[in-house]
Amino acid sequence: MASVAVENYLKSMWELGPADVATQELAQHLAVAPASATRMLQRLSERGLVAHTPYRGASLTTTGERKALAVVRRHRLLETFLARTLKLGRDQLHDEAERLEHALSPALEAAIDDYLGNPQRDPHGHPIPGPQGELPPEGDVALGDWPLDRPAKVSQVPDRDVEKLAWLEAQGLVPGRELRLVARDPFDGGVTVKLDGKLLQVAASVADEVRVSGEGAT
Amino acid sequence: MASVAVENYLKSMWELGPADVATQELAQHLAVAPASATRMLQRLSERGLVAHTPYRGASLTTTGERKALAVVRRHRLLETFLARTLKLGRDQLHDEAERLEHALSPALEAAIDDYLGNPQRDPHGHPIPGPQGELPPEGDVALGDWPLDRPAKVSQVPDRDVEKLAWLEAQGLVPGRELRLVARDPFDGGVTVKLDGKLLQVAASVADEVRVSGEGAT
DNA sequence: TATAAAGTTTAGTCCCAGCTAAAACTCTCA
DNA sequence: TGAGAGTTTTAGCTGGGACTAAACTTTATA
Repeated sequence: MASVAVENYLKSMWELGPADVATQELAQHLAVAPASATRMLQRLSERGLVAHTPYRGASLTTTGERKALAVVRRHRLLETFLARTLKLGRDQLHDEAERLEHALSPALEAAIDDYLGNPQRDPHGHPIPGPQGELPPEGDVALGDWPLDRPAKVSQVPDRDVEKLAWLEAQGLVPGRELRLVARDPFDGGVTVKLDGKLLQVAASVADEVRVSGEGAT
Repeated sequence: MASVAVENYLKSMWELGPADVATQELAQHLAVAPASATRMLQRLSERGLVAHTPYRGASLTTTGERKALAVVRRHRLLETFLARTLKLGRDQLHDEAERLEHALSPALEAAIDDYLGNPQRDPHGHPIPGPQGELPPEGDVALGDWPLDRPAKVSQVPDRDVEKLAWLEAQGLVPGRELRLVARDPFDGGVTVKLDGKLLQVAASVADEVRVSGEGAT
């Protein structure tokens, strides 16, 4: 089994990918020193999990991506499981799943998947990779990029940023919620949306992390 | 937070205690070399978690025991939670909980305890320490030591030994089951019990690990 | 009670994964 | 185009936790 550290590096690589990831970016994401990231990239490279070009960045190999997706799958299954059973709030899920994802055996993973009825999305709306890492094509788009006046449904909200998440939750902006975009600020990228007849200002930084899709899709 | 290794050493010490534990015994229990156990005992001793007398063995300090019980609590809550939600068999619980117990945050522990309604026993009948490590006094006794002909109720079965557990389960010897001891082999310590009118031979090695109590108790 | 056997600790290594400081590389822009 | 800024890598250390081999205690036995 891969160590916790290795799993975290692979997961970060996947989250920052698929383009080449800079050492510094990776290091920041993991809160380690750049030199530590370099060293680990060299190890992962030896093990065939990443392709690392010195001074140029690194990306996951197919094998590496498969392993990364296995971690993501466990993470998202756990979030869904904890939400379903314990009714944890969306803002608590991420950190808990982050800890547990490295300790989930294949048998338990399967049992949870089964219990949940093979869910396709976690409570943040993120797609759950299949047992072999299959991911459905994403049919959604950032809230800020949605055309004006066309009905949309929230498909994904961020999972890491507890601040934004709490705000979104308070406004009822959760996956499944229907809305309409009524205005876009051309300068800062913020948007105004209409929810149940009420208007709501959404800052650009938040709008960037909320994804929406048309009625039919997702 | 104590590392996984430290938590495992403390838990083993607790399981093997409360008398002084020999280095070799501890090492075997954890599947490490005796020298490794010595080194760790020295560390734990420095940190005030065990009292180690060179060449004589070691035992938990009060602080060490508190930490050990916290791990045991997480373990048993997890077993109960997994059994309740996922309907895992008694024989799968131990290994899964063993992995997860080190990754359970205080918040999640509390949420699980709450969800389960503050259970007092895990699915093997083992008592679950309270949040501060409180353990109820045990009113039970090994099956082999129960007097003949007096009605008894199974209170605890082993959790580690999958073989024995599977056998016990197959015979219906699970916590809560009522039985009567009808004979005891004076030589090997095996016993014969009566379950629902049927007679059943129980080998000494198994009888040693099953605990029973009178009707009222437990 | 001496000595052998059994158990324990010390000494010396190894690997992992982090760190800082210094060196090497790349890129930009004057 | 070449100098400095920024990024990345190398070098060298640290600590955790494992291992083996050798030295040392304790216990058991003759």
